[in-house]
Amino acid sequence: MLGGWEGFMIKSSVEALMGPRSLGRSMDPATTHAIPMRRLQRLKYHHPSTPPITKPPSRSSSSSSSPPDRRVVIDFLQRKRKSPNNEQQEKGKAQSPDEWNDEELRSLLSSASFTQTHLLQVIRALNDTQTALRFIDWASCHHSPPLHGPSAFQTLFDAASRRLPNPHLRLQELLHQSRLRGLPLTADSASLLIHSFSAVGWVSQSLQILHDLKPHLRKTPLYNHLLHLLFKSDRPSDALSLAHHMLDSGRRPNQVTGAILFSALLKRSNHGVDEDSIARLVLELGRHGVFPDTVQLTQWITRLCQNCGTVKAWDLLHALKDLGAELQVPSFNALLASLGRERDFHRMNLLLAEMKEMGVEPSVITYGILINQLWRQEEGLGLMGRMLMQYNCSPNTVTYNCLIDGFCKAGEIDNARELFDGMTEQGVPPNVITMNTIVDGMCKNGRISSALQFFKELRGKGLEGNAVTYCSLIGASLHVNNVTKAMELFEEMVNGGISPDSVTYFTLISGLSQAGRLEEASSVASSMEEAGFHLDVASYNVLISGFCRKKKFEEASKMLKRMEEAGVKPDEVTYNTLIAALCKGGDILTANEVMSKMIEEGCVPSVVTYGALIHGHCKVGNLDEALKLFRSKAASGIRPNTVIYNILIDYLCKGNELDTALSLMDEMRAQGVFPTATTYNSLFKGLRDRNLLDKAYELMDQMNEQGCNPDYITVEILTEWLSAVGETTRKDG
DNA sequence: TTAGGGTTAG
Repeated sequence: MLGGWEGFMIKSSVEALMGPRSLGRSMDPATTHAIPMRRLQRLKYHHPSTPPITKPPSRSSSSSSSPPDRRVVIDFLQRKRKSPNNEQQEKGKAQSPDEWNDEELRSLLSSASFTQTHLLQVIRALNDTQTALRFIDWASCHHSPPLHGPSAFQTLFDAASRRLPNPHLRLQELLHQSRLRGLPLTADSASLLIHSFSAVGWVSQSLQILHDLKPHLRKTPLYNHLLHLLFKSDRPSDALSLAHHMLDSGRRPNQVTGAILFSALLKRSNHGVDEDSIARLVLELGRHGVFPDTVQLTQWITRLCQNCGTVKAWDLLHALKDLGAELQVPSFNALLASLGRERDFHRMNLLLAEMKEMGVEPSVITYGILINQLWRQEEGLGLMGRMLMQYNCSPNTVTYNCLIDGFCKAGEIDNARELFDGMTEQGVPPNVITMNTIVDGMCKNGRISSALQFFKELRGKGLEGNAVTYCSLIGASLHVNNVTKAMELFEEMVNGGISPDSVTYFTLISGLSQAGRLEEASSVASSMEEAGFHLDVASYNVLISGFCRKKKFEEASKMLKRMEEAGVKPDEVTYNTLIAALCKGGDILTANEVMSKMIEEGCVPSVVTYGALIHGHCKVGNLDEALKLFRSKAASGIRPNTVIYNILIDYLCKGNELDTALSLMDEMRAQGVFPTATTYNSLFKGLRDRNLLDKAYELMDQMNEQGCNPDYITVEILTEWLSAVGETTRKDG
């Protein structure tokens, strides 16, 4: 059993002892000490294992149904209470129960018509706890058959629970009296006490009642009440332990148990409750035929997938299926979506087959998930066709959006556009997401004017753009350095009443910085702050890097200060940017100081940091130092990447160390790092300077074999060089 | 179940 009921109970009892201070105070000191312990032990209480002779009276039992004897006894006892003897007690002197050892009363009680029921009615009617307690003790000794103590106390508990204010304090005191007499609680008493204690938040005391109760009296509703209380008191782990204890001790859960556990466990994101324990509980409840409903199960599967991957969710769903739970499409959809995200097509197919076997019909959402996960769009189209034909299940806007997005991501803009026209023909209305998907697809494929045209077209048909639409268009314009267009779009957006969000701001700041338009970038940053957004570390980094590229180090440093003042801590990227800027200026000393600061601040220098430093050494002509750093970092396990190899190869070529450069390229390949056009360009330049044509041909072949495309620089170097030596074409083309 | 941005070294 997980969590440990024992430990839990020990903790609870400790809390009960240490609990609210008011507990320590007795309700009425005279009552508590009225009967010495020795006397209590002599009292002949009816043995609890025998069932009560009669059921305790309900509150509704009217006096008209009572025999006259009852009235006589009450009158007698009340008379006694007003007698001079009682005055002694009021002065603090304990009154002995023997004072009731009175012939008159004894004969009243031994009348044949005076039953246990009447005794309990008397207790209730006494309307004074102190007198009632003394009467109970007295009657337990003198009445025959003996008074059933637990029932008598139940009557007292019942009466006390109705007396305001603070019934819980009275009950606590009565419980103390009951415990002093060694009486076990009846199931009804326990229920009443738990309800009263839990109403005032006495969690441990409530749990203690359950603990004290004989196991066969710990009924499911009591557990349910306590489970609810524990969740309400933000103790989900204890609730889980209690639930496990309930099940381990053979108590059957009911639908209420399920409702409490399922909804509470789903509400909490994960407060110290581990998923395995919950999953075991869900299965255990399932064994008793208590299952979560479809909504709960679906939420639960989604959460399991997010937190633990699909395997546990898969197992849970199948275990519930084996237990006979009625599973519905949404639960399957949740699992299918996660399997799709993990690209586990095998299990997706298995699950679909199972759905078919179980007669669970796929929904539009199922198809949306399937289409969204398909790489090849023909399959998506085929599936959509089958949806229409086989299942009479029409694709909706989302289905089309997923397909259109697939075409766009595959660069098939024309197909995307065709599908868009197709959906309109089919009467499926495109929404703003459809529009944005196509607009962005066009932008990403370099077709900005088509995107603008398409946007205009749809606006004419009443489909309005939003921040996402403008963000795609602005980002694409900046990407091709069309700052004017980007700013124009931004203005149009704001004038059109569309508020830019943080993504739009970042796109602008980043694009403007990269375009070297730092003044505009800074002013957008200010607008962003005025609009109530905070610049994040990435925004500051692009600004700092922009200033550094422009060699505006003072501005960069001002931005760094602004960043720190805003409480945004420089990160690894910030430090790398600064180190690179210093290295570019040849100031390796300061660059190393910044790196020390970086380490002090808890950032770990990476391959990017060392790349910048290696570049710095090269820049100041210290190739040896550069190679030394390169070797030491490679030895310490930092894998050099393309950029680092390219820097070194470039400077080796420039420094007339062509052989070292060529062997470094071999090493690069051996390390599984592929040379790029930049690598080849450096080498071609080096070879050209020494007119090593054959080696150049060799490299051209390698480049070709490797599938590395020459860029415009490659073309420029080679055409100039080869035409100069009179060979513009090669024999094998 | 669907749409936009994530910075640093060549």
